[in-house]
Amino acid sequence: MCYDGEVTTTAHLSSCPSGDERVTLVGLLFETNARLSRALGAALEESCDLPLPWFDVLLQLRRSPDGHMTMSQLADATVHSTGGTTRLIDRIESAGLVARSSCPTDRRAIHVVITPAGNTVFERALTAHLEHVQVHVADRLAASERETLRELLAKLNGDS
Amino acid sequence: MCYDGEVTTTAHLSSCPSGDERVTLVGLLFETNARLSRALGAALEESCDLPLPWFDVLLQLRRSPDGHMTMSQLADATVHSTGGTTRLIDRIESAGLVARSSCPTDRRAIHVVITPAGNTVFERALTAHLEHVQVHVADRLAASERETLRELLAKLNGDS
DNA sequence: AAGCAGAAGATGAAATTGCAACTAAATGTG
DNA sequence: CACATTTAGTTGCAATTTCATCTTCTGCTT
Repeated sequence: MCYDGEVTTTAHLSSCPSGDERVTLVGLLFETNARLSRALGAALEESCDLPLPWFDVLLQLRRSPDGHMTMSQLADATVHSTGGTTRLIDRIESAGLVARSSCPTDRRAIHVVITPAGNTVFERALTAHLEHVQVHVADRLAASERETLRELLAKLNGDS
Repeated sequence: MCYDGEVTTTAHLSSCPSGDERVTLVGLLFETNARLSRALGAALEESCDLPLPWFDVLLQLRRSPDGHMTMSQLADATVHSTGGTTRLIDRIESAGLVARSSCPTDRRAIHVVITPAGNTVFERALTAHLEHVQVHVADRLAASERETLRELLAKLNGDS
Protein backbone atom coordinates (compact mmCIF):
# COMPACT_ATOMS: atom_id res chain seq x y z
CA MET A 1 0.00 0.00 0.00
CA CYS A 2 1.71 3.09 1.21
CA TYR A 3 3.63 1.71 4.13
CA ASP A 4 6.86 0.81 2.38
CA GLY A 5 10.11 2.33 3.45
CA GLU A 6 11.05 3.33 -0.05
CA VAL A 7 8.70 6.28 0.04
CA THR A 8 10.78 9.21 1.14
CA THR A 9 8.50 12.17 0.60
CA THR A 10 5.63 13.12 2.87
CA ALA A 11 3.23 13.70 0.01
CA HIS A 12 1.76 10.22 0.38
CA LEU A 13 0.32 11.07 3.78
CA SER A 14 -2.74 12.67 2.29
CA SER A 15 -3.73 9.42 0.64
CA CYS A 16 -2.64 7.19 3.52
CA PRO A 17 -4.84 6.31 6.53
CA SER A 18 -2.21 7.46 9.00
CA GLY A 19 -2.41 10.87 7.39
CA ASP A 20 -6.19 10.92 7.44
CA GLU A 21 -7.41 14.46 7.90
CA ARG A 22 -9.60 13.50 10.88
CA VAL A 23 -6.81 11.62 12.63
CA THR A 24 -4.39 14.49 12.22
CA LEU A 25 -7.00 16.89 13.58
CA VAL A 26 -7.37 14.84 16.72
CA GLY A 27 -3.60 14.63 17.02
CA LEU A 28 -3.33 18.38 16.66
CA LEU A 29 -5.96 18.90 19.35
CA PHE A 30 -4.09 16.62 21.74
CA GLU A 31 -0.77 18.22 21.02
CA THR A 32 -2.08 21.75 21.35
CA ASN A 33 -3.74 20.90 24.62
CA ALA A 34 -0.61 19.27 25.99
CA ARG A 35 1.63 22.19 25.07
CA LEU A 36 -0.81 24.78 26.35
CA SER A 37 -1.54 23.06 29.65
CA ARG A 38 2.18 22.60 30.20
CA ALA A 39 2.91 26.24 29.54
CA LEU A 40 0.01 27.56 31.58
CA GLY A 41 0.59 25.07 34.36
CA ALA A 42 4.27 25.90 34.65
CA ALA A 43 3.54 29.63 34.57
CA LEU A 44 0.89 29.38 37.25
CA GLU A 45 3.05 27.15 39.39
CA GLU A 46 5.94 29.55 39.16
CA SER A 47 3.98 32.74 39.70
CA CYS A 48 1.55 31.54 42.36
CA ASP A 49 2.84 28.16 43.47
CA LEU A 50 -0.55 26.74 42.56
CA PRO A 51 -0.91 23.54 40.50
CA LEU A 52 -3.21 23.92 37.52
CA PRO A 53 -5.58 21.15 38.70
CA TRP A 54 -6.03 23.02 41.98
CA PHE A 55 -6.79 26.18 40.10
CA ASP A 56 -9.32 24.32 38.03
CA VAL A 57 -11.11 23.10 41.14
CA LEU A 58 -11.20 26.58 42.64
CA LEU A 59 -12.45 27.97 39.34
CA GLN A 60 -15.25 25.43 39.13
CA LEU A 61 -16.30 26.21 42.67
CA ARG A 62 -16.22 29.94 42.03
CA ARG A 63 -18.35 29.50 38.98
CA SER A 64 -20.90 27.44 40.84
CA PRO A 65 -23.94 29.58 41.64
CA ASP A 66 -24.38 28.01 45.08
CA GLY A 67 -20.73 28.31 46.03
CA HIS A 68 -20.42 24.60 46.55
CA MET A 69 -20.26 21.40 44.55
CA THR A 70 -20.41 17.74 45.42
CA MET A 71 -17.48 15.45 44.78
CA SER A 72 -19.30 13.89 41.85
CA GLN A 73 -20.07 17.23 40.27
CA LEU A 74 -16.46 18.22 40.70
CA ALA A 75 -15.26 14.94 39.23
CA ASP A 76 -17.44 15.46 36.19
CA ALA A 77 -16.57 19.12 35.76
CA THR A 78 -12.84 18.53 36.01
CA VAL A 79 -12.96 15.25 34.08
CA HIS A 80 -11.38 13.12 36.76
CA SER A 81 -12.40 9.78 38.24
CA THR A 82 -14.19 9.95 41.58
CA GLY A 83 -11.21 8.32 43.24
CA GLY A 84 -8.89 10.85 41.72
CA THR A 85 -11.15 13.64 42.87
CA THR A 86 -11.12 12.34 46.43
CA ARG A 87 -7.31 12.52 46.49
CA LEU A 88 -7.19 15.87 44.73
CA ILE A 89 -9.62 17.45 47.19
CA ASP A 90 -7.71 15.83 50.05
CA ARG A 91 -4.61 17.74 49.00
CA ILE A 92 -6.35 21.05 48.39
CA GLU A 93 -8.15 20.71 51.68
CA SER A 94 -4.89 19.96 53.49
CA ALA A 95 -3.56 23.20 52.09
CA GLY A 96 -6.61 24.96 53.52
CA LEU A 97 -8.02 26.23 50.25
CA VAL A 98 -11.26 24.27 50.28
CA ALA A 99 -13.30 22.52 52.95
CA ARG A 100 -15.66 19.57 52.99
CA SER A 101 -19.02 20.06 54.59
CA SER A 102 -21.87 17.63 54.89
CA CYS A 103 -24.82 17.97 52.58
CA PRO A 104 -28.01 18.57 54.58
CA THR A 105 -30.27 16.67 52.19
CA ASP A 106 -28.12 13.66 51.30
CA ARG A 107 -25.91 12.06 53.87
CA ARG A 108 -23.80 10.34 51.23
CA ALA A 109 -22.83 13.58 49.54
CA ILE A 110 -20.13 16.08 50.44
CA HIS A 111 -20.31 19.76 49.73
CA VAL A 112 -16.93 21.19 48.78
CA VAL A 113 -16.62 24.92 49.44
CA ILE A 114 -13.84 27.48 49.06
CA THR A 115 -12.34 28.85 52.25
CA PRO A 116 -11.40 32.51 52.68
CA ALA A 117 -7.77 31.51 52.16
CA GLY A 118 -8.84 29.73 48.99
CA ASN A 119 -10.54 32.87 47.74
CA THR A 120 -7.45 34.94 48.37
CA VAL A 121 -5.21 32.49 46.55
CA PHE A 122 -7.70 32.14 43.73
CA GLU A 123 -7.93 35.84 43.07
CA ARG A 124 -4.20 36.24 42.83
CA ALA A 125 -3.96 33.15 40.66
CA LEU A 126 -6.72 34.32 38.37
CA THR A 127 -4.94 37.59 37.73
CA ALA A 128 -1.74 35.77 36.89
CA HIS A 129 -3.54 33.16 34.81
CA LEU A 130 -5.24 35.85 32.81
CA GLU A 131 -1.87 37.31 31.87
CA HIS A 132 -0.55 33.91 30.85
CA VAL A 133 -3.65 33.21 28.81
CA GLN A 134 -3.26 36.58 27.13
CA VAL A 135 0.25 35.68 26.02
CA HIS A 136 -0.40 32.10 24.98
CA VAL A 137 -3.89 32.39 23.55
CA ALA A 138 -5.27 35.86 23.06
CA ASP A 139 -2.13 37.22 21.44
CA ARG A 140 -2.35 34.43 18.89
CA LEU A 141 -6.07 34.42 18.19
CA ALA A 142 -8.30 37.40 17.53
CA ALA A 143 -11.56 37.75 19.43
CA SER A 144 -13.60 36.49 16.50
CA GLU A 145 -11.31 33.50 16.10
CA ARG A 146 -11.66 32.72 19.77
CA GLU A 147 -15.41 32.85 19.41
CA THR A 148 -15.26 30.45 16.47
CA LEU A 149 -12.97 28.12 18.36
CA ARG A 150 -15.33 28.18 21.32
CA GLU A 151 -18.25 27.17 19.14
CA LEU A 152 -16.37 24.34 17.49
CA LEU A 153 -15.09 22.98 20.78
CA ALA A 154 -18.57 23.20 22.27
CA LYS A 155 -19.88 21.08 19.42
CA LEU A 156 -17.13 18.54 19.98
CA ASN A 157 -17.84 18.50 23.67
CA GLY A 158 -21.54 17.76 23.42
CA ASP A 159 -22.41 14.52 25.19
CA SER A 160 -23.55 11.26 23.66
CA MET B 1 -16.87 42.92 43.92
CA CYS B 2 -18.68 40.00 42.48
CA TYR B 3 -17.51 37.21 44.71
CA ASP B 4 -20.23 37.29 47.34
CA GLY B 5 -22.37 34.30 48.00
CA GLU B 6 -25.55 36.27 47.73
CA VAL B 7 -25.35 36.33 43.96
CA THR B 8 -27.39 33.41 42.77
CA THR B 9 -27.62 33.94 39.04
CA THR B 10 -24.81 33.21 36.62
CA ALA B 11 -25.25 36.44 34.73
CA HIS B 12 -22.47 38.08 36.70
CA LEU B 13 -19.90 35.75 35.18
CA SER B 14 -19.57 37.83 32.09
CA SER B 15 -18.40 40.80 34.12
CA CYS B 16 -16.33 38.77 36.54
CA PRO B 17 -12.70 37.71 35.91
CA SER B 18 -13.49 34.07 36.60
CA GLY B 19 -15.93 34.21 33.72
CA ASP B 20 -13.47 35.94 31.41
CA GLU B 21 -14.04 34.85 27.87
CA ARG B 22 -10.39 33.85 27.38
CA VAL B 23 -10.27 31.84 30.58
CA THR B 24 -13.44 29.95 29.72
CA LEU B 25 -12.06 29.21 26.26
CA VAL B 26 -8.97 27.62 27.74
CA GLY B 27 -11.14 25.70 30.16
CA LEU B 28 -13.28 24.47 27.31
CA LEU B 29 -10.22 23.36 25.37
CA PHE B 30 -8.91 21.40 28.36
CA GLU B 31 -12.27 19.84 29.03
CA THR B 32 -12.87 18.88 25.44
CA ASN B 33 -9.44 17.35 25.18
CA ALA B 34 -9.88 15.39 28.38
CA ARG B 35 -13.26 13.99 27.37
CA LEU B 36 -12.14 13.16 23.85
CA SER B 37 -8.89 11.49 24.85
CA ARG B 38 -10.78 9.47 27.44
CA ALA B 39 -13.35 8.33 24.97
CA LEU B 40 -10.86 7.56 22.21
CA GLY B 41 -8.41 5.98 24.60
CA ALA B 42 -11.02 3.71 26.15
CA ALA B 43 -12.36 2.74 22.73
CA LEU B 44 -8.91 1.93 21.39
CA GLU B 45 -7.99 0.03 24.51
CA GLU B 46 -11.14 -2.02 24.32
CA SER B 47 -11.05 -2.72 20.60
CA CYS B 48 -7.32 -3.29 20.16
CA ASP B 49 -5.90 -3.50 23.67
CA LEU B 50 -3.56 -0.66 22.75
CA PRO B 51 -3.05 2.34 25.04
CA LEU B 52 -3.51 5.67 23.32
CA PRO B 53 0.05 6.86 24.15
CA TRP B 54 1.42 3.74 22.43
CA PHE B 55 -0.71 4.43 19.41
CA ASP B 56 0.57 7.98 19.34
CA VAL B 57 4.17 6.76 19.30
CA LEU B 58 3.48 4.31 16.48
CA LEU B 59 1.66 7.02 14.56
CA GLN B 60 4.56 9.44 14.89
CA LEU B 61 6.99 6.79 13.71
CA ARG B 62 4.78 5.91 10.77
CA ARG B 63 4.53 9.51 9.78
CA SER B 64 8.28 9.98 9.94
CA PRO B 65 9.71 9.94 6.40
CA ASP B 66 12.79 8.00 7.48
CA GLY B 67 10.85 5.42 9.44
CA HIS B 68 12.72 6.22 12.60
CA MET B 69 12.94 8.94 15.21
CA THR B 70 15.31 9.67 18.06
CA MET B 71 14.11 9.66 21.64
CA SER B 72 14.28 13.44 21.74
CA GLN B 73 12.25 13.85 18.60
CA LEU B 74 9.70 11.45 19.97
CA ALA B 75 9.61 13.27 23.29
CA ASP B 76 8.95 16.53 21.51
CA ALA B 77 6.39 15.12 19.11
CA THR B 78 4.39 13.39 21.82
CA VAL B 79 4.85 16.21 24.33
CA HIS B 80 6.46 14.13 27.04
CA SER B 81 9.58 14.66 29.13
CA THR B 82 12.63 12.76 27.98
CA GLY B 83 12.47 10.64 31.11
CA GLY B 84 8.85 9.81 30.45
CA THR B 85 9.70 8.92 26.88
CA THR B 86 12.42 6.53 28.00
CA ARG B 87 9.91 4.63 30.14
CA LEU B 88 7.20 4.75 27.49
CA ILE B 89 9.50 3.32 24.83
CA ASP B 90 10.72 0.73 27.34
CA ARG B 91 7.18 -0.57 27.65
CA ILE B 92 6.37 -0.50 23.96
CA GLU B 93 9.67 -2.18 23.21
CA SER B 94 8.98 -4.88 25.80
CA ALA B 95 5.75 -5.57 23.97
CA GLY B 96 7.77 -5.96 20.78
CA LEU B 97 6.10 -3.15 18.82
CA VAL B 98 9.17 -0.93 18.45
CA ALA B 99 12.92 -1.47 18.69
CA ARG B 100 15.87 0.70 19.62
CA SER B 101 18.77 0.79 17.22
CA SER B 102 21.93 2.78 17.43
CA CYS B 103 22.33 5.87 15.32
CA PRO B 104 25.29 5.56 12.93
CA THR B 105 26.24 9.22 13.04
CA ASP B 106 25.76 10.04 16.72
CA ARG B 107 26.65 7.53 19.36
CA ARG B 108 24.54 9.30 21.96
CA ALA B 109 21.36 9.02 19.97
CA ILE B 110 18.92 6.13 19.63
CA HIS B 111 16.83 5.40 16.58
CA VAL B 112 13.41 4.08 17.47
CA VAL B 113 11.82 2.01 14.70
CA ILE B 114 8.59 0.06 14.31
CA THR B 115 8.86 -3.70 14.18
CA PRO B 116 6.78 -5.85 11.83
CA ALA B 117 4.60 -6.75 14.80
CA GLY B 118 4.24 -3.06 15.52
CA ASN B 119 3.11 -2.42 11.97
CA THR B 120 0.51 -5.16 12.17
CA VAL B 121 -0.87 -3.82 15.43
CA PHE B 122 -0.77 -0.27 14.17
CA GLU B 123 -2.76 -1.00 11.06
CA ARG B 124 -5.51 -2.70 12.95
CA ALA B 125 -5.51 0.07 15.53
CA LEU B 126 -5.64 2.77 12.91
CA THR B 127 -8.73 1.25 11.34
CA ALA B 128 -10.45 1.10 14.70
CA HIS B 129 -9.28 4.56 15.68
CA LEU B 130 -10.65 5.96 12.45
CA GLU B 131 -14.08 4.62 13.30
CA HIS B 132 -13.95 6.06 16.79
CA VAL B 133 -12.83 9.42 15.46
CA GLN B 134 -15.66 9.34 12.97
CA VAL B 135 -18.18 8.92 15.77
CA HIS B 136 -16.68 11.38 18.22
CA VAL B 137 -15.41 14.05 15.87
CA ALA B 138 -16.44 13.81 12.25
CA ASP B 139 -20.10 13.13 13.01
CA ARG B 140 -20.15 16.32 15.07
CA LEU B 141 -18.15 18.63 12.83
CA ALA B 142 -18.51 19.11 9.10
CA ALA B 143 -15.43 19.00 6.90
CA SER B 144 -15.26 22.78 6.65
CA GLU B 145 -15.58 23.11 10.40
CA ARG B 146 -12.79 20.62 10.89
CA GLU B 147 -10.64 22.63 8.54
CA THR B 148 -11.36 25.80 10.50
CA LEU B 149 -10.61 24.06 13.78
CA ARG B 150 -7.35 22.78 12.37
CA GLU B 151 -6.29 26.28 11.38
CA LEU B 152 -7.16 27.74 14.75
CA LEU B 153 -5.37 25.01 16.67
CA ALA B 154 -2.33 25.39 14.43
CA LYS B 155 -2.19 29.07 15.29
CA LEU B 156 -2.46 28.27 18.96
CA ASN B 157 0.23 25.67 18.65
CA GLY B 158 2.81 27.89 17.01
CA ASP B 159 6.02 28.06 19.03
CA SER B 160 7.44 31.06 20.84
C1' DA C 1 -41.92 -1.77 55.49
C1' DA C 2 -38.57 -4.75 53.62
C1' DG C 3 -35.58 -5.43 50.29
C1' DC C 4 -32.74 -4.06 46.46
C1' DA C 5 -30.63 -1.59 42.63
C1' DG C 6 -27.97 2.26 42.10
C1' DA C 7 -25.39 6.47 43.56
C1' DA C 8 -21.76 8.97 46.53
C1' DG C 9 -17.53 8.85 48.25
C1' DA C 10 -13.20 6.60 50.14
C1' DT C 11 -9.32 3.38 49.86
C1' DG C 12 -5.60 -0.11 48.49
C1' DA C 13 -2.76 -1.35 44.83
C1' DA C 14 -0.76 -0.44 40.51
C1' DA C 15 0.55 2.26 36.51
C1' DT C 16 2.17 6.41 34.38
C1' DT C 17 4.63 10.57 34.32
C1' DG C 18 7.79 14.34 35.60
C1' DC C 19 11.88 16.36 37.94
C1' DA C 20 16.49 16.30 39.16
C1' DA C 21 20.69 14.20 38.93
C1' DC C 22 23.81 11.43 36.33
C1' DT C 23 26.73 9.25 32.35
C1' DA C 24 28.39 9.49 27.90
C1' DA C 25 29.30 11.73 23.72
C1' DA C 26 29.53 15.66 20.51
C1' DT C 27 30.72 20.49 19.71
C1' DG C 28 33.01 24.72 20.38
C1' DT C 29 36.93 27.66 22.23
C1' DG C 30 41.30 28.95 23.85
C1' DC D 1 45.07 19.48 21.51
C1' DA D 2 42.87 20.11 26.01
C1' DC D 3 38.90 21.77 28.33
C1' DA D 4 34.41 23.68 28.90
C1' DT D 5 29.74 23.56 27.30
C1' DT D 6 25.87 21.49 25.43
C1' DT D 7 23.07 17.57 23.97
C1' DA D 8 21.09 12.57 24.21
C1' DG D 9 19.43 9.39 26.95
C1' DT D 10 18.65 6.86 31.44
C1' DT D 11 17.48 6.30 36.31
C1' DG D 12 15.99 7.07 41.27
C1' DC D 13 12.44 9.06 43.52
C1' DA D 14 8.21 11.24 44.28
C1' DA D 15 3.70 12.84 42.90
C1' DT D 16 -0.53 12.13 40.60
C1' DT D 17 -4.10 9.43 38.70
C1' DT D 18 -6.88 5.36 37.67
C1' DC D 19 -9.23 0.88 38.46
C1' DA D 20 -11.51 -2.12 41.28
C1' DT D 21 -13.61 -2.69 45.40
C1' DC D 22 -15.91 -1.42 49.59
C1' DT D 23 -19.18 1.05 52.79
C1' DT D 24 -22.93 3.89 53.41
C1' DC D 25 -27.04 5.86 52.08
C1' DT D 26 -31.09 6.90 48.97
C1' DG D 27 -35.12 5.93 46.44
C1' DC D 28 -38.01 2.58 44.29
C1' DT D 29 -40.79 -1.55 43.98
C1' DT D 30 -43.63 -4.79 45.58
